[in-house]
Amino acid sequence: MTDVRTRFAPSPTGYLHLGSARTALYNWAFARRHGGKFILRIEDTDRERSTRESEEAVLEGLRWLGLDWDEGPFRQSENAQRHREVVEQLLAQNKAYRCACTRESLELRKQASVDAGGRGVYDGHCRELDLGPDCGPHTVRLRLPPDGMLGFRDAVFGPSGQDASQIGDAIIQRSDGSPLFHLAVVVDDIDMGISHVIRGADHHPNTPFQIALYQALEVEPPTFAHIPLTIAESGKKLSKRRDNVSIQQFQEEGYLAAALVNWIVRLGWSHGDEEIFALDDIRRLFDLESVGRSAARAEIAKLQWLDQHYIKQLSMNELLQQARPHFERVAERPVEDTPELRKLLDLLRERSKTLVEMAELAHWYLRDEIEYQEKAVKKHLRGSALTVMRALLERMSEAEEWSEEVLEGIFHDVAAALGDLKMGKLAQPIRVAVTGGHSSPGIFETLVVLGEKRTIQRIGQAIELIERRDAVATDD
RNA sequence: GUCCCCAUCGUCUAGCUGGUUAGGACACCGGCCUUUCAAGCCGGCAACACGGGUUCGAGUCCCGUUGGGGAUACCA
Repeated sequence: MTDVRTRFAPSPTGYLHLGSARTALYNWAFARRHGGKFILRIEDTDRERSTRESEEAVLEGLRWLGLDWDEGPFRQSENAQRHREVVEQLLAQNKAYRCACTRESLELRKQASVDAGGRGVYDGHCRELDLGPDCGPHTVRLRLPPDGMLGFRDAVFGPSGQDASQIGDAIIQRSDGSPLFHLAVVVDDIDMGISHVIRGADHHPNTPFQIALYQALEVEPPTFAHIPLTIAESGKKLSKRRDNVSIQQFQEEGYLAAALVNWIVRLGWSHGDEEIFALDDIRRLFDLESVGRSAARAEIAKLQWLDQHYIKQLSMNELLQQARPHFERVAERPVEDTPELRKLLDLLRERSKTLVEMAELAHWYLRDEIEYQEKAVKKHLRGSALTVMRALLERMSEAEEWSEEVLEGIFHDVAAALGDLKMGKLAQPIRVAVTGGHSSPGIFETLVVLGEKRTIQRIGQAIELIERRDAVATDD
């Protein structure tokens, strides 16, 4: 395969869509795998939605995922002149013709055709009229070959195509002189020397018309590869209302780019039994042959598993850097890089599916005021725990060193002194006193991370809480 | 309506040219570990949509049915 050139052609919608991201990834991977070029082209012909900001958001999403491009970003709007020239050329060659049908008459005739059980394609009203440029408001239509298959071999779906009669002479230029999608795409792809068009399967049905355009322009079509659409976990079409479809939102929810990339690459592509694919693996292994043909559901559980996998793999410095913004959001203030924080990060990476979850699990470290969970308090901070808590507090206050070993010694001594108590009898009340909840990393590790001062203060506070509550209870 | 496409565990999938106890991963369930929650380890549940063919033999090939998706714009 010589001179592979792929492209990603998003319309700037203000965010990078999950499905688009996968298309971009496949294009990028294919180009990288074959030592080709990956080109970015913004399809901004819809001027309404196309702002600089929404364009930047799409680029930002690509950068975050780690998908670098070799050329561009180009903007389709920059090629307007060229598009017009091509239409003129087609007109001069009689491969296209002007159509003066009004929208109303078009709609009427289409409806009549459908009612009669037909396809509702353009009926060729102006096809042989040979209308000149002075025919009033008009569009330009491509003159399709009268019959014959507009076929192509799709790299994913295999032999594809439709008979020209099933398609009809579609419009390639609006009455205001602007080009339509099909024309713009084909011309731009030709000009950019695109060798492989890898795009969503929603384009599969309108590829035959584009084949006709390539034929009219006497250019060999590129290889097409239509990748099946991804659908929501519900089994329905991905909807921006119901589903999370924005890459940026996944980022905000605490997912790592590596996890997201791994997740989407496996949605419709596989490599034997392997599940873990970093960008480097993908650029080495990706192939069109192993892309499936059926739509894949995007199940979040798999993403979460992958995310935890990658969180566990991160180096401490990377983890710190990635987790920090989320930690600071919970802390509502800057979070200092300390040995305790690093230790906590290591403890929490085993228990977090996302960085957001990790930050939530760290709330007792990040905030001065802890939130007591009602159930946990009710179960563990009861009168019967007072003896244990007081004994532990006393011994902790005298501790000459604040380490896991020393704390473990204290706990064992107290357990033995109070009648060979089970460790749970001591650990759980302390855990609730110190974190507010009934789950956390190992109790000694938790206390070391929290520090002596805060530990003692919180246990004291919990003891007071129990005493005050029980006093009220006996008053009744 | 009309055209086109798709169809293996709940989910993502393996399954190369027909011969497998239909494999893996996630999820789920159980066990071990254990001061809690996780993680880890071990084990389990679970699929060829249905009906016809072709064949000695079909998840693999053909047809139909059903189900799902897409396309039918002077959107992209």
